[in-house]
Amino acid sequence: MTEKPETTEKTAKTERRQFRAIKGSRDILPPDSALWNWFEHSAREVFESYNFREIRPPIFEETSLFARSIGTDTDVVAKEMYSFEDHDHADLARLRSGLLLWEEWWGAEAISRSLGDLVAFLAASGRLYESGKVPRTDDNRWALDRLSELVEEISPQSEKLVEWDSFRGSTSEMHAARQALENGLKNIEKVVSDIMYALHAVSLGDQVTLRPEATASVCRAYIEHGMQTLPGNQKLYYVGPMFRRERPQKGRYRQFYQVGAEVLGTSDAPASDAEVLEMLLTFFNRVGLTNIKLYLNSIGHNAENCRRGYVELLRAELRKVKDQLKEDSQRRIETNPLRVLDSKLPEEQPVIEKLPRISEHLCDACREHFTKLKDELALRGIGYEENWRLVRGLDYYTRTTFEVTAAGLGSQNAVCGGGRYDGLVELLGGSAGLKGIGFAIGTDRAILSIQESGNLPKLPGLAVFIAWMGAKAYAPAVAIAKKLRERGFAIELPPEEMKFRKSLGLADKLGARYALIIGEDEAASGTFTLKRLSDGQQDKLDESALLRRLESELRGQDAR
RNA sequence: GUGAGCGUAGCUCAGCCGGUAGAGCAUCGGUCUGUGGAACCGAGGGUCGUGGGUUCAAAUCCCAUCGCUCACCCCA
Repeated sequence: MTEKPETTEKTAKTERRQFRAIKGSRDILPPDSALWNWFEHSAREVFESYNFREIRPPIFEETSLFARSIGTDTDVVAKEMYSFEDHDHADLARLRSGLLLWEEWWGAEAISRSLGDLVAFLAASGRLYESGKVPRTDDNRWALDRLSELVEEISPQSEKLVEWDSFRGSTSEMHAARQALENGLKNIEKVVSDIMYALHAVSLGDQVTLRPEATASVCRAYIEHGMQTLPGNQKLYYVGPMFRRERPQKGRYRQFYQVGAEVLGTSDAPASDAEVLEMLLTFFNRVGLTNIKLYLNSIGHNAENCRRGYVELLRAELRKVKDQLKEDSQRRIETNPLRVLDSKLPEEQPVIEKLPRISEHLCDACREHFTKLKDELALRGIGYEENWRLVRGLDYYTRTTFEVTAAGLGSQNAVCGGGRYDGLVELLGGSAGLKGIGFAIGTDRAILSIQESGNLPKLPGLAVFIAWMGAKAYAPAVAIAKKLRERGFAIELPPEEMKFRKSLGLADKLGARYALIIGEDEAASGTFTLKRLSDGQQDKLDESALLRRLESELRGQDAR
């Protein structure tokens, strides 16, 4: 018996560690993945029937695109988005990370070593800045200049410190030196903290972000490719994952999926809004999303005679009833009064109900737009509930706002949000006068709701399991499998011979519709025995009869 | 960022007055070499989330930590 050295055991332990999906991300496994594909495929079909066409923007963009469209302070941007610096200066980045740990490596020797690193970092990044390989932004210019200043400042101090460190003198000399050191240290502490600040400000590459939503990307692409010169409004849809670094919850993930659509162009006809809503509800209906509710509102536009005036009025009214509100709402009176209307707290409801409503403060044009939209919805037989408390926080949102909620979702029960954003394209650098409306459906939540309701589609699974036995049956089995697959049937062909009983058992467990039996008999006569697994009915068929039978029984069985 | 609940086999869970880790389902094999879903028999699968403490002895008691879930915050 030999004893394993401890290090080996440790290594083995680390290597055996379980990897798991990152918090807030998950695997969509079969059979659920089929449901997802069906859901997204249905969206494509419905949207394309309204002449929407797919756009596939990249999954990451310049951080500032989102920062601008989301409009929140940079702190929230940094906390809730997945951002990183995109560069190929790994060596410099390592140097910088080391330097940012500086404070923990306090001491004369450490300072002098770090100073060496800092000088090296400064020289290298300065060169890259000059050649443009590090972004030539004002921020970078400032940070690099500041760093050189600080190096100038700290160098002599550092030399003194190192001298003192190796000093071997008398006690009185020692005392004086220590005094000098302490004075020097105070100064150095400040300089080091300034260095940290400047180091943080250096960006070695572009800041990029995993998209938290797709509307900004769609608008960016629209502008970048001059799509306003294409005939008519552009009607675009997208399907794919989004990323937000939030605390996971029921129906809320860090990597989540959306299906969305946008209409961009010069026209803001109410009929466009109505068409978008009709399309959305048609889709929900198609996928069997029951118990849904469409909430509708108009938030006017950002002008003194419209929303801005209303917000001021609302704030004034809220201040009057401030003491009847809880802390969160009190804070929002100043930061974002419209958000107070969102409050779910039961004790605040009576107060909120008495607040002025935006519908009474819309300008004439916005009021008319909303009226016409409601006429259009009536024309299309679309039911909705007007909800004056449904709002959006950002300036570029205009007029139509809507949300769809579904059953079975817990506190995050919105499956779709959308509305008009006539100010966004211009905000992102496009020409003025370009309007937009769109929505985004939360796929995770929509599917969760469908699953909870039990209203699941019958999706085609395995069509035929080929139960072959005996060496002579193998060749015909391979051949017929290929033919059936070419015709689009899902076929399972066991790679090894199985006992016949097992074979049928496996066919059953795999959920096959049919077992195709090929044994010595069939191989000899060139026939196949097709057994329907639901009732055990079976027939001996030749190839063409087999194909005909499967075509007629399995074809055209749509999900819903 | 805040709060609560929960971590034992692939899944659902039992065991928790400390004393050799269990069941059902699932998987694999057998009964059963041309007819599936059943039954019976058997097998594999766990450092009881992780680390530390108390103890002769810890899945069980104590502490810490990590993870999951839900809600708050936020919601583009």
